Amino acid sequence: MVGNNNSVSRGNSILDLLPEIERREIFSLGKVICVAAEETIYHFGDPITHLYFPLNSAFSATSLMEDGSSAEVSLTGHEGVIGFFAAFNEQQSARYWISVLTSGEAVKVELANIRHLFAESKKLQSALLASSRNLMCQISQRAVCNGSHSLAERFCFWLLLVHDRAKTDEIVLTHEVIARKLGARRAGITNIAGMLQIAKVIAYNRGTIRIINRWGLEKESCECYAAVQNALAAKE
Amino acid sequence: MVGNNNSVSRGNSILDLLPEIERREIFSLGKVICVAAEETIYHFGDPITHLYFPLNSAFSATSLMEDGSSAEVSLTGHEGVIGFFAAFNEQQSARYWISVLTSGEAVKVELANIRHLFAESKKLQSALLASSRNLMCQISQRAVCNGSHSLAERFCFWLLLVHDRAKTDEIVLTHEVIARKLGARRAGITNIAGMLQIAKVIAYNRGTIRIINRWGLEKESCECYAAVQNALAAKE
DNA sequence: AGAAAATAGTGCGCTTTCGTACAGAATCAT
DNA sequence: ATGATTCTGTACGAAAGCGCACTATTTTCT
Repeated sequence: MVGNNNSVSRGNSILDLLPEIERREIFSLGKVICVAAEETIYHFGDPITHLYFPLNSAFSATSLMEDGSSAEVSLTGHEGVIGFFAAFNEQQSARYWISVLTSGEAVKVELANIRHLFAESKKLQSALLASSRNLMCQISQRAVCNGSHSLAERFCFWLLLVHDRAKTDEIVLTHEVIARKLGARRAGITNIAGMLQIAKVIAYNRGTIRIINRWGLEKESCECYAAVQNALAAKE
Repeated sequence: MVGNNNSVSRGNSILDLLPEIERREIFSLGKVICVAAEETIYHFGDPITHLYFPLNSAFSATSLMEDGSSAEVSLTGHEGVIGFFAAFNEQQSARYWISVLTSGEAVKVELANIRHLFAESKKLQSALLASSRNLMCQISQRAVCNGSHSLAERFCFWLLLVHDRAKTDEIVLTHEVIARKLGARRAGITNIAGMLQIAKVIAYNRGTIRIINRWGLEKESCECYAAVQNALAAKE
């Protein structure tokens, strides 16, 4: 493999689509950081100053509602980037609360430093566009899912999304956190997780979920996961 | 007003942001058509060959599910365009069923004819980008809404979206159609519509809804409508 | 004019999910 | 160690919304 040293090509799909020289430039202008679960990246309304290209971390965009409830809008991992719209448009602000769902690494780059690249690089533009199309597809499907499918199906759909992005079978997540992302009760999640554990699809223990039977999870999920995957595949 | 003849500037926000000359070019390359309610623009998977810039019509992107149920993903009117992603990327296909929700006029342009404009015109690019950001915001909020809010709130939110795009107080819509868009039962819609009619917020009669008290509708809606409106306003 | 279709009103039992609450177990802090 | 906190299990009544079915109008078709 060419140029596969450990400062490049660690797994973000957008960066991986770039020519070696551009990818190197982004890595040198930014830096690889570790992000910790629950860490806030942007509060609602914050100006977007940095982009984050997740490697094995997953970022959550969550709506915090007036009554204190919350619901996740989207999940971004190695297939996407945080801050897409700000890349092309000055002075964008965050529309939702952006936080880290599962810890890991990401490439953090100050927008001002790489804005010239967005204007110049066709490859980067089209990679960003593809990823935003993809994100829109995820959000669309979640809109459908939230409106039409059972909590158990939604749970499985969501867990599959997380699993893909965390790149590990051991995912650090409490029922409480999951509930807040799915806009459901903690007790409701406990019930469903319990059933899935009995079915030997997952196992969990005080804040850690282990995916035992990925195929089973896909079977218990609604068609939404497949729809999102199809869109991802079609993109390439 | 300059150039305000009746072949241009009839109300699509994207077109209206363009320099006169470019807007004229789009109008001359395409044509203003009338679209009728229920008309299919694209089936799932169809290649996107034309763009539609709605004027006073509204287009619906709807997910048709395996079990025969359906749910609307997004609503596009004068503030947006149908076919955004295909503008920048060859050979895109429709991810959802695109149909006309409320009849009216739209500017229809063959993609191949105007692709050069997308590459050249910075104004057009940024207008399209802004509208896609806006659309993503609508879809995001609908994801939240579908997951967290009551059918009555969702109904009001949705009707406000339709009202803005149809640009008239008399909207041709049966309970059945609304139910399919909201992913609910027809009878459920009848109940809610009945209550809103008693409250003199709307009136309806065999397939036509009249908005009587717009303010009342906003009050009965959840915070989702305001969130979408804020995003629209922030865009400018 | 008469039949057929479309639209809306209503009722009932059922399922899912919620809100809330309490308790046991594991982990953490000091 | 031990007290506090976090995480999970469980229960129960209430509410929203569903599936289904039947009816009454109004409109359309022939």
